[in-house]
Amino acid sequence: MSVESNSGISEAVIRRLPKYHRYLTDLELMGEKKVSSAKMSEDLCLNASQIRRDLNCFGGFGQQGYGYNVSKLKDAISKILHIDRQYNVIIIGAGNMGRALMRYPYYKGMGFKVLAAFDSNPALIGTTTSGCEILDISKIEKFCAEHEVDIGIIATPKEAVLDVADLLTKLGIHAIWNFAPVDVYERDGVAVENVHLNDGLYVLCYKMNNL
Amino acid sequence: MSVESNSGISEAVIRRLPKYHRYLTDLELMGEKKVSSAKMSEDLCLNASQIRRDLNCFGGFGQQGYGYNVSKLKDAISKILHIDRQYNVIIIGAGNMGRALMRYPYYKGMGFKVLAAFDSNPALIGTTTSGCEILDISKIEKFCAEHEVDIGIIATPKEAVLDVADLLTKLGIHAIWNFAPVDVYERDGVAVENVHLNDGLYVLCYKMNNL
DNA sequence: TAGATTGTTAATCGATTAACAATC
DNA sequence: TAGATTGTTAATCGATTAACAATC
Repeated sequence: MSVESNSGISEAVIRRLPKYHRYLTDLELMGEKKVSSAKMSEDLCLNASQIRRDLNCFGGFGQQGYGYNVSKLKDAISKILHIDRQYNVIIIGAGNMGRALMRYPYYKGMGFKVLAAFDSNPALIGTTTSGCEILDISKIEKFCAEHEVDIGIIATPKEAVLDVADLLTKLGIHAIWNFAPVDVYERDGVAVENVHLNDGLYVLCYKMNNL
Repeated sequence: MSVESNSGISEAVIRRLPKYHRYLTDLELMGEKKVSSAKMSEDLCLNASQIRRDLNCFGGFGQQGYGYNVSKLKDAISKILHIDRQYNVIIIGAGNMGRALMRYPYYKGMGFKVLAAFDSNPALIGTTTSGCEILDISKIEKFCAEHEVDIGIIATPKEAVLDVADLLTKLGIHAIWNFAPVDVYERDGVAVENVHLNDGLYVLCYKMNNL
């Protein structure tokens, strides 16, 4: 519940939407036309009441006695998540992680387009990965003035993260997807998602020793 | 709250521990000897009561009137998470994601050792990334018999995920870190962490449009 | 001792689940 | 109409926060 959040929807609900979306995409691909909350509950290991309640946060997508229309529900969730349009992305930091994200295939088909990556390492500048060039970080300001960049992915060493986040904010980017192992907190009008892969790995270690 | 979980600690608490650990590691590096829950609260944007309560789930690490000893608390959390020992890791699927995970630098210094990767693509088999060989998937059974493998990372296309998870379970691996966009559910004595990068990206899209 | 800060109980808040009336 | 399944309210459960006594 960020300070600026204007919707009354809890983050827990929002974080389940992509899972519904993934599931409905699969169902659609398998040719299924309808689905009930009971079936979703079974397949997704979630309580059926919770699913109906989640969906009803955004309106009545179902039909009593029938269930939900797979395609319509999927499209509705796409709209709620705002993944029904294209986003322009840049990547800051073109080390292992940054270059992996340049190649990341899950963007494909969805509306995420990596325009360029930026780094300060002369050995990387000018090279191309997955058809996308690595530019000198000093060019970022001009680049952002000339392109409508929506999302900045941070994949720098952690020492640089705060400066990069400030820079992206200044350049008017709307969202930060941060892969460095430091938390970036929400600022001004910039949305932030922190991905801490190591944290998940540590939780896995805990789990495997506490089954 | 998995069925088999024998500790009474909630998952919400466990998921905050890596954050504490990261923070304490930084403090230690900066030469700080002690820290109070009030300072942690400010730096981590968490409620101080919550922090004290979290830590007290595992014993009294603090001292009234003083606070917490940084190094001792960090070591205690390492023990709780069981990240105070080495884990042997294999990666199944050596595509973009798999190879990126072979190079992933955050293992370094921590006790995670990638022994090998496995794939079925002849073009990849026999090649080496970051000093680690990509082997034919048919060799995995023999490999696991000869090595004590703790963690299996799944980075295959989603069609293969269920079979791979079953295989890893059969081979006696203790934990699965799944990067494919399908959920693997906890099974037998195998701990599972699903990483769905795209889900986070979708949530980011939601957030940036609902600030 | 006085001040600081933990450990822990009690109060609050929010999220999940159950139940059922509405309705297709 | 009867059966099915949603939408929604009420009940439960768990997590967070506040408060303060314990104690270093």
